[in-house]
Amino acid sequence: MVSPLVALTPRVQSAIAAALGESFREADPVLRPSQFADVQVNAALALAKQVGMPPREVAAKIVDALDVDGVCDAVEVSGPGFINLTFSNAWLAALLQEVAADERTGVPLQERENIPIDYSAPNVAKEMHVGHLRTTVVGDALARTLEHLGHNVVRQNHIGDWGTPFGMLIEHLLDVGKDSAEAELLVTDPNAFYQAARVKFDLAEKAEPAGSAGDFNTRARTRVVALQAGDPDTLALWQELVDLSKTYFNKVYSTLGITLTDLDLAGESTYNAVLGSLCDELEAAGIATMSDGALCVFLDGYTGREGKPVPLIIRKSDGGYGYATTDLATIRYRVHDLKAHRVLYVIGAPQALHLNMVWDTARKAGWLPDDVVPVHVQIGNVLGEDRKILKTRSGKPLRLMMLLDEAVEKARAVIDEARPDLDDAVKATIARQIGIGAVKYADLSVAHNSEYVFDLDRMVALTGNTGPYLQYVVARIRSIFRQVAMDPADQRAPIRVGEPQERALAQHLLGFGDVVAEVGDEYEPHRLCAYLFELAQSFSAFYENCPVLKADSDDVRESRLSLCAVVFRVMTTGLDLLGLEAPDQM
RNA sequence: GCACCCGUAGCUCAACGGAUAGAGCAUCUGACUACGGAUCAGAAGGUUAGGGGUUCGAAUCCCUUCGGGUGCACCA
Repeated sequence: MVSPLVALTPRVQSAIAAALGESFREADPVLRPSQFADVQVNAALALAKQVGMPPREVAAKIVDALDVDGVCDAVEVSGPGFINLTFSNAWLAALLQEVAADERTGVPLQERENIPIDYSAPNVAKEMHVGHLRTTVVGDALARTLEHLGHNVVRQNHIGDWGTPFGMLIEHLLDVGKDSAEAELLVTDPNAFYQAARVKFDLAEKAEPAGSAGDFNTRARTRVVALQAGDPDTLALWQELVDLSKTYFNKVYSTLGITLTDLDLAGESTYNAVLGSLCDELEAAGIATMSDGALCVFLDGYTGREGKPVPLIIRKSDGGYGYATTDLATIRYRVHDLKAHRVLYVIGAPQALHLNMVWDTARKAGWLPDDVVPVHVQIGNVLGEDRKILKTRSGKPLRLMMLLDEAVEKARAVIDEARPDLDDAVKATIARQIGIGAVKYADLSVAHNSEYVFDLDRMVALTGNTGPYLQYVVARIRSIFRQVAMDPADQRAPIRVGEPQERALAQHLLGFGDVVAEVGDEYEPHRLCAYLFELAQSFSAFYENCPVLKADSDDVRESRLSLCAVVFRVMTTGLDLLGLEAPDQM
């Protein structure tokens, strides 16, 4: 079960070995997709110097030794020394036949690794913003993809459920009562709750004379101390706060179709019990030292303003712990307890410095062996029309649920227009699938580390490189099979490749496995998006030029139905790996 | 000041060191009793921010200038 590129590699390697000598067998044959043929071999150019012959001559020798009987119709040397290969239609058809019969549609099963993936990580009592949306959506796609490639993915939702603000939040919850309308805001509009607490705190803090506006600030501070000391009553209140926020998170996840559950929660508080001993260990090992009353790790190569060394503060001067300490405990846990081979952090790009310091410290402490690779999948900022980080006009973060509702509304408007024949419930389902899919696809289709301009209208557009365009292709294929009253999965007739559009489509389908593997290796879901978009275009061209149900002969009709069935499977699996649903009809 | 990310068509974005830098949107031209036109075919649009270097070959790697973003001691 291999793609043409993979199938061809050993043949080219053999030819290179035969032409230039065994020592070159392991050399990269440099196979690349080509605009002049199906694939081009660039090895001759790369090896010419080592061999001491002109590139074209090297290419000619490789071609002489190349055995591609039954595989290629044409082999020619072109330009400075490119070798252009053109596949035979029969070979393409045979390969595609194998993919069609393969349960995995050509996606390789990789050697199983344990891969914790840190993603989403919203904060308790705070609204998730578009930044969270992006790490959530990208992280989930990577989790799905790596799982599909055969890995043991351990989802780690490192929620912000610990730290200084919780004193203030708990006191506010106590003031309003957990069953109050105010407390309900934690589920419906978390920022409103947070802001209310904040305002009370600031008011009490700035009051003149001190205490004239109540004692909220001092109560909040006392509460933090109680929380860190593990006071049972305080912990119970904290738990209520977390539970309310969990309800909100789960509402968002279920709306978005994210695979995270409560079982994946591994927030900062998880590591609370080990923070003290962790600091002691680092201090005893001489890795951490006291500075200005705080316990810090200073690492080579990290200098900040005015050339001063940048500390990783693991215990504040007031004795409290910040996120450096929890993050250290986290990586130690993921390596030691989860037996991680790779550790993925799908987190905003601004955290790069912090993460690198944490990893370096962990390496120094022996908690992060050299063979375990931590990866920061940097999530770029989401920008507004003004190219500044997306916020509302008043400068506040956007409410995520409102944004999603708006996307669904826009999709609904289009459905109402295009399909007045459908009943309300069906239209509502489709609108949700399209609206949510549009937003997710927009996040996934650009490189994760690039910033991009958020534009809801462009996302829900039904033309162009958008989620809805891909979903539309699936709906069209479903429609074809509805007409013949068949399940695409049962269509197994032999595939023939004749027309140019059939050929292009077949060839594109054969690349699916390679792309999925690439997404897993490089952590770049946008490659799968690009692949699926091109597949959709390729299918549309085929559909336009090659009648399926009205084909000239039964053989051709059956073959084309089989092609449709493979496209359907590749499209639906691909969309599923991205976390997108494909509506039955649109 | 130091570090990281970025600068590609009017706009939004692509391009494992490979030939003439590609898509979508927008613009313009075509194809409609259409297996779902929510489509397809085509045109136009570029000194890849500037300058050096490495290489047979650079948007990609190195150096440098300019421009933008983000971090850099007790929030997470």
